Formats: sequence, structure tokens, C-alpha cells
Amino acid sequence: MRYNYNEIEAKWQKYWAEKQTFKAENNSDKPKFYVLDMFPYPSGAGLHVGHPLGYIASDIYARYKRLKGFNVLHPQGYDSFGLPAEQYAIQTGQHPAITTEENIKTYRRQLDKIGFSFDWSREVRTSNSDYYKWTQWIFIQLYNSYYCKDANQARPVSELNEVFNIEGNFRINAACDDDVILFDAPQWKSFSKKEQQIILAKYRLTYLSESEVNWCPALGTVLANDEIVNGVSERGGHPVVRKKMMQWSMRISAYAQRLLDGLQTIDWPQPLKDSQTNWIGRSEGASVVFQINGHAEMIEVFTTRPDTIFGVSFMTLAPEHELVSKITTEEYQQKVQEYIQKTAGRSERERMADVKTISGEFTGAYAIHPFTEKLIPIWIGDYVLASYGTGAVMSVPCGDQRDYDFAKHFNLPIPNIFVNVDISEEAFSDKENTIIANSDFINGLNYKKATQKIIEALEIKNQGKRKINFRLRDAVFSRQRYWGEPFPVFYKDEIPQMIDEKHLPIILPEVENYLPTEDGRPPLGNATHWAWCTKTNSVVSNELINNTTIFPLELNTMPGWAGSSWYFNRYMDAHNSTEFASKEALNYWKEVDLYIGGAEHATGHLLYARFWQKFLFDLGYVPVDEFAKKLINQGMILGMSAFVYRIFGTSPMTGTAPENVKPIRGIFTTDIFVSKNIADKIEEGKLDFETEKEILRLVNLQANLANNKLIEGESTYGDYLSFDFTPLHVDVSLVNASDELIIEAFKNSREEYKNAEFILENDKYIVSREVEKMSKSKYNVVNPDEICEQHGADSLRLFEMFLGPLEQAKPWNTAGITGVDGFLKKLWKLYIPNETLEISDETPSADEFKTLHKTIKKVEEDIENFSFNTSVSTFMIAVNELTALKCNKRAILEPLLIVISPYAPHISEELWSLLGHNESISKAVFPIFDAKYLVESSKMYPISFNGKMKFTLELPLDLSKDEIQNRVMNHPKTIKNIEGKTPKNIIIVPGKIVNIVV
RNA sequence: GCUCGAGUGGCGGAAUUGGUAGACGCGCUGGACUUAAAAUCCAGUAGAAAGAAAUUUCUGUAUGGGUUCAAGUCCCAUCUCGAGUACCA
Repeated sequence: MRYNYNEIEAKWQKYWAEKQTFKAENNSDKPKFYVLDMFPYPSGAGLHVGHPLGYIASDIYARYKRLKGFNVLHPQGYDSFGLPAEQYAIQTGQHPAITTEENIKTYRRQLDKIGFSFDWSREVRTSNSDYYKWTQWIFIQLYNSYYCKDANQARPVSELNEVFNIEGNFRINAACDDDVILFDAPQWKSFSKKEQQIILAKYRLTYLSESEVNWCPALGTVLANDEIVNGVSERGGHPVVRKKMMQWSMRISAYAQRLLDGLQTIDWPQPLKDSQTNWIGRSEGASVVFQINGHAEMIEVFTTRPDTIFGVSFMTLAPEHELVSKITTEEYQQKVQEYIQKTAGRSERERMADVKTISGEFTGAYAIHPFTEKLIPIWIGDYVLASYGTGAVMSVPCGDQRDYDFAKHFNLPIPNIFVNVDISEEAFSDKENTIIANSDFINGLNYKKATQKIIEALEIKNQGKRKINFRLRDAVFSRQRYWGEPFPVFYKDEIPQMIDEKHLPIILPEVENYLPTEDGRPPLGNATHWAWCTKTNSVVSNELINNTTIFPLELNTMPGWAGSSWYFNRYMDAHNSTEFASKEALNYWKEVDLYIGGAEHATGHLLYARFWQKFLFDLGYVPVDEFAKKLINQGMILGMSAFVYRIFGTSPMTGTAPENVKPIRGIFTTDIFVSKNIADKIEEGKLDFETEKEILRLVNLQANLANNKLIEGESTYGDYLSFDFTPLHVDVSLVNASDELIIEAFKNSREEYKNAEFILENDKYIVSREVEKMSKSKYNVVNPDEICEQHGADSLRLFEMFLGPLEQAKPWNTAGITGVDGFLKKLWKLYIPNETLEISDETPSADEFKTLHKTIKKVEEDIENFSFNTSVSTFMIAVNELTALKCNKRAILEPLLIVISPYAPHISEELWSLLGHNESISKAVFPIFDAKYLVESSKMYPISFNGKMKFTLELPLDLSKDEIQNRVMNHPKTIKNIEGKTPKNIIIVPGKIVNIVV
């Protein structure tokens, strides 16, 4: 019986689906374990071999945990709202709902082929209304909450309202907008309802505000900070500009400190924690208030170096700072205005591109130094960012390089306030080795003491205080897009109101035109009928009937990260229609025990999800405030791009010829490709005469075919030598494992290559290779379906693990897959050498037990340490050893199969059932290794040791065990090392090493 | 610039976390089977030297130093590469 993987895999995939083998129950006597993958965006391209890497790893872990006796939750779903899905729909001219549905089908088909043990009964899709109902519901909870800094948690806004009625807001310590005014109870009561609502909005955890946003005209929407990379949009790389728009925001900044503290409690990769830490950007310092000469307004700055306050020689405001227009004097008005215009027109990218150019303008105004009372000129400059701190800095040129450069450029004074420091060339920013000078009452102090004293002095003057500043900004939550969750919001008197929870979900309406608009009008504005009012049971027009009155609805939609910020909780109770998940389910599963996904979500999804989880925890809806205990970032699988070299000018498709090259474009009707090493030789100018003649011949042949008179006179030998060639990506499926182009397939791949000519080396056309990101446009995508077809899903699973450490980026190279193929075949042959199963019930030998228990121990360790790659090696060794021992004993093979089954479930199931078992192998118990056999298998006598006394002695090889012991104990080195203690254990490695455990 | 991480055969990568470096796989070389090829199986494969051979001896984990009986592993310095981040006051 041949090992027919296609048949076997289809059979067991069907079996698992029909029997619902991997369905998890929400209660069980077994301990629970929750293994989660980051759910995919169903994009149009389908899966490539890189995508399932993390899924395979988590599947192995999930299957292993089941064998270990855990009740395992291992769900999967789709993040089906958001930009990628919509962009694909726009490109293909179809409705996003349709393309999403199709893409999901493709994904599901591809995933099913790999044999995952997902519990599909819990599938979620963020674009399903019974899911986004609860996304909308969470939004309402956020709207109805504020962050109380005293209690350090979110609390209902209604509570705030009560306090305002009794004593105003003097004693409220909450996260809120900076511009909240102080009021007492009578004042609060005197405000109109609308005024009260506007004030409350400044406290809510989600709020509407006119804010500077990152506007991407090409995508027709605003983007969050984490959706912008290097000043352009992450999706598509379009330019992004600053723009003021009325937007919903999430007050994530309220949770900055807790998001930071929480990192200590979770087992996530350090680089990922680091990048969240940097993104949150906590810095300790002081807020200092400067009076402005002749104005009532003050300038508040944030500084981490209050100790350098006597070194201030000017102030700098961001051009967007609100005080600029108020304080600029008549004389400087025009120049300042021009400068503001100029900087506002620059895109984020331009601003980043020339950080070196120093620019700014003097406002004509002066601030007053809090201690010396000297006048300090106030400048504006775009090196000061409006979005960080207060958008204003006290400039200390001797202690900060940017201030220094600015001062040098505009010829401003650079007073030195440090002892024994030369600042003639650059600023001195080292705060550890500083002694302050020229600074009145802090002379001679170091950074720490000086800072302390300055803050105390500022507090007495009421001109400053200790402050912790965060870089983390509130997250913009509105998107001017169609394919997202509608807000459960309508407007009354221009004040947003939440739609009553009983009306949820607010269904995304059908629209004629869902394309984004350049000016930012949301596509939902095109809807004629959408919100459904259950009370009146009527469909209404672009408005919502709330009892009797008609009000306009919010037309923006939520961003892609809304749905992904809580989905892990939904899996626990995926079909609940009365709660996002029941209390019982939440209390049972609690949190994700193992979360696997890419590191690219570090400052996006993974931060937002932590934020929402903490919020839901504060309100008592979830039992834990971190949603994932352990997280692993799987590395990217890279593609091996292949290139062919086309001689420049021989294609009718080629563009303009470079200078000094006689253009022969258009003369030939086909392409000439040269093999890699010949191309290299041409590049080095070392082409041999024969090859050169051959190229010439082909070119001339073509010229003749085209009936062209290039040969004589017009083209000389020299022309061809100067010809260039362009490396072109060629589809990797047209190249075999030894980098050889399959010429016939290549010719048939495109009409224009049909008559192509090839200059070969050793009768082969060799392509060049380069490792790049796997992508359709680079023609280096390897489809997992093909691998399953040609090698089987078990091979794919084993090979993806075998490629290298899970967390590392690594190139895909199909060539090596024959290794794991061989393993599976050998495993099969161990049971079925010929036509039928041949199994013996004899008691295994010690050697056979050794192999088995070594494998059990190693694989268990590997899985626990997530080093799945080395397990595959262990399996290969085991099978090789057992083959050599001709071992076909049941007592060895059964436990071995159980150990292999998480990695290669299909072949394991098949053999398991051939051995006469009626139940799936996933119901078996992971075997326990027997130390007895392990000890004997070790090269050392005992397998492990944990003492400290280890040293080497040179001993003859031919001594008996007793003799060795004797010599070791009487050796001067031993006596010196153990100092009279009695050794518990002596470990002797044949040859030289002695380990003595004392 | 800053912050992490990594440098081991022709290649992907192992190494019980301080204890026989190079497991396992690919590739390559030789052999068996075959008319031949593919497939399969067997053997060899870090480098150098010696030997008819089994085998032996050196040298080797980016570079230079250090700690230790013992270093790929720990410490210091240097170089190279990768990832993230960037006017953060």
C-alpha cells in the first residue's frame, strides 16, 4: 500500500469536520487552554506559504495541549472590515460585501487543506452585523464613561454629572481635554443642556472634536498614527497631509500609564514590549509656565531638564500654537504669517525629509524668565511639534542640540551653565555628568538635585510643577469610508447622541456608490434608506426616528482596528445575542493563553486591544485586564525571487535606450535572454568570443527576420558590447529547484515570449535569485495549495516548521521539502513495508525504548519552548533509528505516533486507525517519557546535573568505571575544587570531562 | 542618531544554556539497482596534515582581549548585518 497523502488527508479532514472533533466546550473538568491566531484580513490574493506559518505553530501547540489533557479553545475568524477589503473591492469594481464573501471562501478552502484543528463553530467575522452589534455596543459604553485618575479606572459619566451638580469640577481628577474650565455647582446648573453636554464630552472616553488629523487624499480618509509609515500611508504608500476635521477620538491617553505598567505582567517578546513602551513614550520632567511681557496669557512648556532653566535664551513655539497670532507684534506679523502658511502647506513627508534645514521667525514678543525676570525672545519654528507636550519649548541651546542649532542659525546667545564643559562646537546633553553653574541658587548641584530644587521653587511661585508627559496621542476613530462599522450615533442640536442599545445593530446600509471621496464626505451620505427603527418598524431616510423627532445620523464609519480590539472575547461565546459573551464563558476562558501573530501590529491592534480590554475590565465586563498572557511573533517567510536577463533593446517592449547606446528598439520582434553567468560576464566585460558571436548571430537573425538592415555598417561589434540588460522578475513556478529556467513553460507563459531566444550556459538557462518579501508583484509567491497537492499537508506543516526558528524571518525554498517527504515515507514504511500493515506485539528492546523515550522527552521540551524546528529533526532521527533496528513493535509505534500527531496529524490519524483504534488520535494521551531509558541513552552517564563544581581532567580512556572514580577523587584538582565536601554525583564524559556535583 | 537583536560548513540551521561544536535536512561526491534517466537505498562531506588502512594530530563558532579546570555560550572593545524608531524638548 503506497502512502497516498492526498487521499488520506482529504479523508481525515472530512472526518474531523463531520465529527466536530475540535469543538471546544465552555465547561469541562479539564484545565482550560486558549490558543489564538491573529485572524486574517481576507484579501483578494489568497494565502501564500508565509501566512500559515503562525497558524501551523499554534495548531501544533493546540493539538499538543489537547493530548496533555487540556480543554483547548482554538478558534479562527476573519477581520473582514477595513481598508484592504475595500481597496480590493474598488480595484475589482465589485461590492465589498461580495468580494469579502468570496475571499473568505478562498481562505477557508486553503486553510482547510492544511488540516488545522480550529473550532469553526465559533467563527467570527467583524463585518457580520451580529458581531459588529457588539462593537457598536462597546462604543456606547466608552461614550458613557470617563477616566477617574483617583480610582485609576473608567467610571460612568452619569457619576460625573452627579458630582458637578453637588460641587462642580474642582475636585474631579480625571483624564480630560486641556481646555476644561473650572466651575462650581451653581455655575454648572446655570449652563444650558447643550453647554453641559459640551463640557461632559471633554471627559468622555470617546469624544467628538475638531482635531488635526492625518488626511490621506488618495485613500479618501483619515488615518491613525500607526497607519502611517515614513510619512505615507501604510496601505498603498500615498501621501498624507495635516488637516483639521471633526472626528471621533478614543481617549487612549487616559490609559497610558496602565498600558505601560501592564507590560510588566505579560509574557510578550521584549522587542514588542519595547516598541509599545517607545510608542507610549513616557518622560518625566516639569511643566513650566512663562509669563508673556505685556500679555495676560502664559506659555506653558514641558521640559525634562528643569535644571537648565537658567540656560534659557529664547522660547520656541510650534507654528500652529494658538498663542502665535495673539502675541506677534505688528512689525513681525507678515513674516510670521508667511512662515505659518509655508509650514502648513508641507506634507508630513516633506517635513521629515529635511530635518536639517533650520527655519523659524521671531514673533516680536518676549517671555519673562521666572527667576531672573529677564526678557526672553519668543520665536516660532517647525522643529517644535504641535502634537508633543504643549507645542512650546523653553530653548536651552547649551543643553539641547536642536536649540543649539537654532541659536547658531539665528545668532541667538548660547549661555553656558555647565561646569568644565566646552560648548563651542555642540550642545552638552549628558545629564548624568553635569554640574550646574551660572544658575543662581542651584550652582554646583548635579542634575537630580538641581531639578528637585527648581521644581520646588517653581511650585512656590505657582509657575510650574512636576509632570509626566506621554507621547501617546488619542486615537482618531472616524473613517470616511464605506466598509466599516456604522456609529450608533445621531445628532440632536449638533450634539452627538447614542442610539438606544435596543436598536443595535445599526446595519451598514446598501449604497449605490461606496467609493471614497476626495473631499472627505463619507460614502454613507449616499444612502437613502438605512437605519431601522424597531419601534415604529419602519425604514427611514438618511435619518433616524427617535420616538417622534427626526435627527441626522453619524455618517463616518469605524476604523479597521475597532472589530479586532475585542474579538478574542467573542470567541468564548460566539453566538450570544444578548451579551458580547456570557459571564460564565468569560470567567471560564478568561484570557488567551497563547497568542501568535506578526510583530507589525505592535503599535496598532495590540495596543488598542489592550486598551479596550482594560476598559471592559474597569466596567466589570471581563475578568482580566490583559487579554493575552503570552504572545509570540512569528517571523516572515520571504520569497526567493528569480530573475532573467533580457538584453536591452531586443524587446519591442523596452523603453528608451540609455545615452551612448545606439537604440535598436523596435527592430526585433522577440526577446533575447542571457543566462545568469553570461550576464555577469557581460557586466564584468569578460565575455568570451564564442558567446559574443552567438549573441550577434541571434541579433542579426532577428534583424533579418524583421527584414531590417542592421547587420552591416549600422551596428558594430562595439554597439552590442555596450548593450545593457534588464533583470526581470520571472515567476518562480517556471524555475526548477536548481535555478534552471523551464524554457518551454516560460515561452508559453506570455504571448510576447513565444519566440524568445536564449543564450545558455552548459545547455541550461540559469536564473539569478534574490530574497525579497513574498508578493504577487515580485512573482515569488508560493501557493500552499500547490505544496499540499504535490507533497501533502503534513509535508507542508513539517517543512514550514523545519525551515528555522519560528520567530525568525527566513526565505522559502521548496528544494528542501524532499527531506520531510522522506521522513513521512519512512514512517509509513515502518508500519507498511509492503502491501499490508505489519505490526508486532513483542516487547521492545532497550535500544528501541531508548529511541522512543528520547523522542518523547525532546519533543515535549521543544513544544514547550516553541522550538518546533528541532522536533522535526528529532522525528527524523527516531524513524531512522527504528528503521535501522527494523522495529515494528506496537509498544513503540503507538506512542511515537501520538508524539508526531500534532505536527503531521493526517498520517498519524490514518496509521492510528489502521492499528485498530476507533477514536481520533487527538483523543489520545501524550506519553510520558521513562527516565530509565533516557539515562542509558545519554552519552554521559547520568543525563543531567545541576551542581556547580565542574572541571576537566585528562584521564586515559581504557580505565574501568571504578578506577576512574578513584583517580578522580584523588586528583589534586578535585581535592582543591570540592574542599572536603562529599560529592553527590560524579559525571564522567569518556575522554576528558568530569563533572562533580557537590 | 537612538533602542533592541544577530554573526557557527556551500546553504537552512543544531548544541542539554558554561561541558566531546557542526545534530537534522538540503546540496555536493562516490557506490548499488537500471540499457538509460528519474525514483529509491548505502557511504562520505568544517579545514589542514600524517597513514595502505582502521585511525591519529593540529586549527577552527566575525575580530582583538579577559574570566574559568573548561567559552559558540559569560565580560570588555572593535567590525559587519538585520529589525524597530526618529526633530519627543
